[in-house]
Amino acid sequence: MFAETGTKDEIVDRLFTVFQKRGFDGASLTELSRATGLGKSSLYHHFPDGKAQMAQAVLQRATELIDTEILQVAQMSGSMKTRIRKIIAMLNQIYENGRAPCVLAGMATSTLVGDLQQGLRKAFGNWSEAIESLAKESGMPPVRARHFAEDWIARLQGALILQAATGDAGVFTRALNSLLELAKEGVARDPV
Amino acid sequence: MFAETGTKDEIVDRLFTVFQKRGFDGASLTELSRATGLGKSSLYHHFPDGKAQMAQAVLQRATELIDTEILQVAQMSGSMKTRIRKIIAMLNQIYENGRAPCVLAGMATSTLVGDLQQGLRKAFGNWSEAIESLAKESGMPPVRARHFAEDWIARLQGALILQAATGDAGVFTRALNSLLELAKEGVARDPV
DNA sequence: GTCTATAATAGGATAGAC
DNA sequence: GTCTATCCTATTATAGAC
Repeated sequence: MFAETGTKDEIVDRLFTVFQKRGFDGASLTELSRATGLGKSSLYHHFPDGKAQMAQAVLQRATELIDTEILQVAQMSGSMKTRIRKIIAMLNQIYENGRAPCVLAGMATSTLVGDLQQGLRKAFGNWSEAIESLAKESGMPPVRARHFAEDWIARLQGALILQAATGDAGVFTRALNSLLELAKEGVARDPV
Repeated sequence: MFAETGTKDEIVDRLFTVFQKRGFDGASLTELSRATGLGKSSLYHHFPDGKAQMAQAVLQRATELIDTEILQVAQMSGSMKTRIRKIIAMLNQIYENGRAPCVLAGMATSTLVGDLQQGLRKAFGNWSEAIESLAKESGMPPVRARHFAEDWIARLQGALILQAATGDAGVFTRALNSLLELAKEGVARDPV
């Protein structure tokens, strides 16, 4: 899941953690410099357009992660329940049981959204498609599956905010586990 | 809902809009100054502890709004459906159909959470209690009602993030309207 | 490709007059 | 209670040596 040491990928991974914890506005070059072990000038060598470009690289990395750890797992062989559990475990790890913010949310609420928006859209779009594919497999019709995916991601994102504000991990855990609803019989049935 | 012109309450209302749109880290004194029509020194006259104190005043205002526009409405006379519709309309207005971020979320993802955290906790706590009271009235047992409230608020918060990232208003609208589930018959029944 | 040094600016905050 | 002017620091970014 993580990159080799010394590579550019590793630099991006380190930037990732800073943007995740601080958000776009809160992340300073000083902290990005410390986290990577590179001087500011070296960072500008790799990312001539500065912080915005670093953030975009991080967004690409986030999209990669979504593709490999969620979409690909969703399309693996094995029972639906098993695959969903695997996705839940991965998200639980990435978000440190809800204690770590989402890097996407930290970018979405930034001042520079304009430049980053297409990266954000792709990240959330891929994520949504991954969950949507699971929902369809469970028998949901297309529109309902798409809504389910978006709604579930929203719930997860909001849970991270609530936990950041209140400290209570319950909301996040419930949100994560609610994905298992897809593995239940009859979930695709229309409401009575 | 809004304060008289020239009062301190109106200053806070104007600060509110800046923190809502920019978040804590993104809000600069320059912009807060412009929004209020006061010089920086005048702002410091009203808020000697600076930006953090301004943010705290805004959080108090947000809590007031939650109490008067959600909790009080929830406890009004009238049918459950009517009261819920009123709450939905108010939130739809505050969040400009999902196009405006939540000021609470913009504080939760900030660097100075330490000082503001108790204010945030209270705001979300009151909000949750308001929704919880509705859920209980609909027949849900206490724990389930609390979970319903937290989960619904999380979903709404996440929907705002998704809409900020993707531009799609559907998630937010669905999240808002899902509160109407409480007005349906049999919602308190245990799942089959 | 990384460093030291240095700009140039924006940010938060204060002094003191009115 | 508001203003102008100023301060100090952090921040983003660049120049140029190695």
